Parts: sequence; C-alpha cells; structure tokens
Amino acid sequence: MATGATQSNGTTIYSVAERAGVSIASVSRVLQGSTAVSEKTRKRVLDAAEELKYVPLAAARSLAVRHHEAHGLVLPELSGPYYSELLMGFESRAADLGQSVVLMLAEGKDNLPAAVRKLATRVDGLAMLGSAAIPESTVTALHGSKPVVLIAGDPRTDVDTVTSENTHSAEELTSHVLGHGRRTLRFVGDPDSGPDVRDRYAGFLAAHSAAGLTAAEPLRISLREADGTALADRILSGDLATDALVCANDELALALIKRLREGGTRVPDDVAVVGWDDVMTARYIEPALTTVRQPVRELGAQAAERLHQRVTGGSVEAGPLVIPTHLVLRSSCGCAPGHRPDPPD
Amino acid sequence: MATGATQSNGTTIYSVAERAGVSIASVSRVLQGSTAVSEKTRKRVLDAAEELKYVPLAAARSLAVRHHEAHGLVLPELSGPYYSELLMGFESRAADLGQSVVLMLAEGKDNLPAAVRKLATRVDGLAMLGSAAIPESTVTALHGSKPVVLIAGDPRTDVDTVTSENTHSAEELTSHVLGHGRRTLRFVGDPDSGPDVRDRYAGFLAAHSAAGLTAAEPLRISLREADGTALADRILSGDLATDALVCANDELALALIKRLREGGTRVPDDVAVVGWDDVMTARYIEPALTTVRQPVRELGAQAAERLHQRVTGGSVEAGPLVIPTHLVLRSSCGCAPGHRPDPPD
DNA sequence: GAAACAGATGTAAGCGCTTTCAACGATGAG
DNA sequence: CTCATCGTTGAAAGCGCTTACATCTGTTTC
Repeated sequence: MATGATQSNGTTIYSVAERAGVSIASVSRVLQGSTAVSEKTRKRVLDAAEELKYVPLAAARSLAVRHHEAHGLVLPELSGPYYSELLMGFESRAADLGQSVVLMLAEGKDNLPAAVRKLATRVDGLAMLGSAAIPESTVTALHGSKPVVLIAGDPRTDVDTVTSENTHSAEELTSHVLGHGRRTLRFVGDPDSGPDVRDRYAGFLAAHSAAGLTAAEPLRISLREADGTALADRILSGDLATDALVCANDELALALIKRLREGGTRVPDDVAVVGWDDVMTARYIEPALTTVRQPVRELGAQAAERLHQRVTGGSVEAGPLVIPTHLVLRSSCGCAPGHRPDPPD
Repeated sequence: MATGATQSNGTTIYSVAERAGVSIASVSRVLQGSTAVSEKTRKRVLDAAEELKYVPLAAARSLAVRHHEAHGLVLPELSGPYYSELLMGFESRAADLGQSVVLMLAEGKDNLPAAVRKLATRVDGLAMLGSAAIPESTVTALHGSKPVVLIAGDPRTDVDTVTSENTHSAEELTSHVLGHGRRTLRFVGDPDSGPDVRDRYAGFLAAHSAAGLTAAEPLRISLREADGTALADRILSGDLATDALVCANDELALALIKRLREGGTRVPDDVAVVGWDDVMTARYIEPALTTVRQPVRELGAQAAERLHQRVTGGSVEAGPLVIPTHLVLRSSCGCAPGHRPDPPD
C-alpha cells in the first residue's frame, strides 16, 4: 500500500478494443451479450478485458442508453427491524429486476429536499417512506419528472402508494382485548403523527363502537422507548387508570411492560399491553407480546416492483396497493401463555 | 394517473439554456455554483430550471468529471441491529462527504462476484463486510481497479481494513465471568466462522491462561437463534455441564437464556450467560444481558471516511484501523441486578 | 483617448459508451 | 460465373454535461 496503486485504472472500451484487435462496437456487443458476435471475437474481447482488468463505466452506458438502471430509496432511518426489513425486501426485488439501489437516510440531513433532488439525479425513479418527512411540495415536484412511489403513507391516487393494512387489524386487536373483559383501554401513540398511527387509532375506535362502548382519548406520545417509560411512570403513580394499553408500536409496548413490571404492576393481570410490528424482542419479553405482524419485507418488494413498472412504462396496474397484516396472539393481552404457538418466522 | 404523465421529462441543459437565453456553459456554471456568473444570469437560469422542472442527469456529469460521487457498500444482509447501525454510520458519513451510497445485499444473490462487479461499475470505491462472503479473488481483482475497504474482516496490509476490537474485550469479559467464581465456561460459536468469532475465542482462551486455567473446546454452532435454542435443549437434557456460557453474539445468548429459563434453569444462578453486540433486546430480557458494546456506527462512518480518502487520493493514513469496544455489565453474568446503570444510548 | 485588464459569456471539444447504418467477405442459388 | 443473401464487423453519430479557451464588453490607468 506504499503507493496509491489502487485507483481507477484508465482502461476503457477503446483499450480493450485495441488489445483485442477489434472495434469498440464489437467490444460493446460482447460485453452486452447482445447481437451476434463470432465465437473468435468474443473470446479475444473477453481475454483482453480480463487482462486489462477492464471495469466499464456505468455512467457512460447510462448516458448512452438514457436510463440509470437504479432505484432510489429514501428511509427515515434504520433503527429497529421495520426499516431494515423493508430495505431487504426492496433491495432484493430491485436486484432481481436488475436495478441497483441507492439509499438515502433522511435522519441527519439538514436539507432534505436538496438531498432528495440530488438523489433523483442518479436514479430512474424513487420510493420513499411516507414518514420520511419529505415535504409534500418536493414529492409532487419530483413526481413531475420521475416516477415516485410512496410507502406506508396515505393511499392516494395522484402518486403510487404501497401500504400495509392498519385499521382492520387494529380493530381486530382491540376487539380481542375487549374480549378479555378489559374495559378501560387506552390507545398509546399520537394519531396525528402519521397515517399509520391514525389508522390504527381509527381501528381502536371502531372496535369500541362495535362493542357499544366509547373509547377514551389517545395518549399522545412519540413512538420511542423513552416516552413509553415515562408513561409507565405516570401509570405507576396512579395518575392514570387503565386495564389495557393498545400501543401504536412494539417499542412503546415493550418499554411500558418493562417499566410497569419493575414498578410492581402485573402484566397482563393488572394491565394488558399489546403492540404493533412484531419485532424480535416481542417474543423474548415476559410476558410475550401480543402484536400485529406486518409483511414489511413484502411491502418493500412491492414498492420496488411497482416502481420498476412505472419506470419501464410497462403495464401499470394503477391504484394504491394495500398489503394485509395479521394478529400474533401471545400472552401480554391476557391470553394464557402458550395459548398459541408462535408462527414460524 | 390516467396517463403515465410522470416519466422523465426530456429537459436538458440545452432546454434550460434556451429558455434562459444563455449558453449551456452558463447554465452549467450556475448549477454548479462554480465560477463567477452575474446575478442577472443566475436568476434567469434558476427560473428557467424551475419552470422546466429540470433534473440534471448525473450520468452525464459523472462522465464529464470522471467520477461517480458514490460509494458502494456490500453487506451480507440486514437482520439484527448490527448491519443497520453500520449502514447508518456509513450513509451518514458518506452523505457528509457528498457521496451517494449504493447498497448491495449479498444474501440471495446467486452470482455474487458478478453482482459486485456490476456495483463497481457505478461507484468510485466500495466497502464490504468481511463476512459478506465475497471470494478473495474478487476482492483483489476489484482492488486492482478501485479502492476497496474491508469492514470487520482480518486486518491486512494489502487492502484497507476497519475493524472493531475483539480479543481484548473478550478476554476482559471472560475474566469478569471467571471473577464471579465460574469455572466451567464454554465458548458458544464457531471460531472458524470468521475473524470476529475467532478473535473473541482467542480472548476467551487468553483469559483462561491468565488465570492458570485451561479452556474447554468451543461449542461450534452458527450465530443464529435456532442453534442457540437447540444448544439450550442439550444443556437442559444434562448432556453438557457448564456454569457459564460466553456467546459469540447476543442473538445466541438471548435464545439460550430464554430456553434455559423455560426449562427451569436459573440464569445466572445455575448458569451465567454473556453475549456480544449489545442489541436492544439485551436490556429487555430477564436477566438483563451482560455483553460487549461495539461502536458499530462509528465503524461504518470510518469505513466511509477511509474509502473517501482513497478515492480522492488525499492523505492516506494507511494501516488497519481498529476501533475499541467496551463491556456492558448487567446481570446475566452474575452481577447483582442494578449493579450498574445502563449507559445512555 | 488608447492600452491594458478584468469579468462575464459563449464555443467547442471531449468524457466512454451504445447503436444505426453501411460495408465486407463468404456462401449458396441460379 | 454472377448475384442475392446472410452473418460479422467497423465507422460514426450521438447521449447531456463540464471546462479549457476564445471572445466580448466595460473599466481603469496613464
């Protein structure tokens, strides 16, 4: 490593052509595996490329063919399993479709719109999380020049959207808790913080009406651990009467359970707690967390797929795409432990 | 959405120039914020670009300036917090340096070397995890044409490497467990599965020699939950005598604790269990897991930084980079609960 | 008032690749 | 033997952008 011997060696399609004793057109042809090329030429080109350690310049190809063969993906951040799963699904499908993925994390960018615009510069289309805090104006502006798909945002008709089902599962979950005889349920999370939480709250409400009950106001806190812990303290102090907490995500539910038990409250006996997402910890905590499993990976894959359809202009099955979720009953809701086996991963 | 109204509108630097009544050179200049341009021209260009919804084509710029302004990153996959953290660190630093990141996940690619070569085509340099299963030959071949940095692999001198400290912390951790009076420790994980595990096992060994003890053979299983559970069953069956398990990662430790306790074994009383990584669940499980915290995010950031130095050919502080780790003592090792507060996140 | 200069702008030459089109040689049919 | 045909190949024209370099205008200086 004494000398920076590494850098991009300046071999181009010309060097290869020369070495192989053919024209650049032929080199291009064999490298693209495209049109007919004689076996002899093919071999000579391949050998030359090998010897020269030729690495094509994607930019040049992109320029010539006028597309990037890359999808952009904007996520808020990556903590927790949710975004990771989504990303895995997206990357995997994108790769299957021959697309690279260039990733951008919103967190920490001081000028998000600018960052997104820059991203748009090098991809054929981009997918972004509804929660990534991209200004609406930026979204529509982009959408004016490149295909955009929104993930887990509000279904809408002017832009492609891919979301997972919220309201129905939330209603089902809430009804289940009600079925355990609980009556003073509280929804934990701020319905105004985003479409997901809003819809889950709507399901919470719906379950109450269906049972002829009226639901209490939501406990509007952020979806982070610290806020859950603080809320648990309020409950422990007797400040807040409840026998079941329906949380907008698992992180909150987990924090609540942990602190509540530390404070001597029995879960689920004194207060049941249910979450949303089915993160790994949900299975490990005592009591195991009843929650809702989202097919997050599938969500990502669908987004990549949809985007690709738009980019290639192929058959565009329009309309918002909604992916179903399902309940995972464990014991934190009041079900007997071992009541049902965990579904396989 | 009736018509695919969306696609890449064909506005180029020429359209903008025409609209603004200036030359393309001027447009380029204001868009790059480069050379002096009169205030008047600047405004006209900006307005024109705005009206035309102009989105530059990164490929054209890349071709002209002869670099991509992008870093490639190859990870094995994304489950668990480790790779996510790494990725966040990498993306964040890369963004600070003005680089896009194009991500590739090794998992599921049938032809990895080909995929990596394709990636190399569109970035200025690439970072990859030592554990991503890239054939050595591919690495060196790539390294011949673009800067490469290896993350969490073996420190080496022919390629840049960024790793976190393993052996020393493992020794410290093991000594700590020994200090609790445990004597039949078992190391859980396969030292041959990669440099990380190998080095942790080396520390395990070192601690034993330092105490004048001889260590038992490692329990060679994969780092996944299922294997941990299976191992716990073996222990429960009395098949394996041990009073402390030093696990190669948290996932294993967690699975072990869970199953062991389900089986009636007390942790840490009957058998202590410690892990590595400090994943989120480590704090939630009962008993809270003693483990080693890796500055994973920093690892990613350093990789991005190092790569960028290589790419720009700037001052190349050569040599492998090793980032320190530190013990997080909780109660699964035998320390009294509440023994020490969790460090803040 | 002319010369010298500085700032702003335009002209044009690539950057490395794909792809159309024409040219070529070899082959088979008539 | 000639002509059409076919499979291969090469020449060359871009793709949209950056950036020397040349040009032009308006100042400043003596």
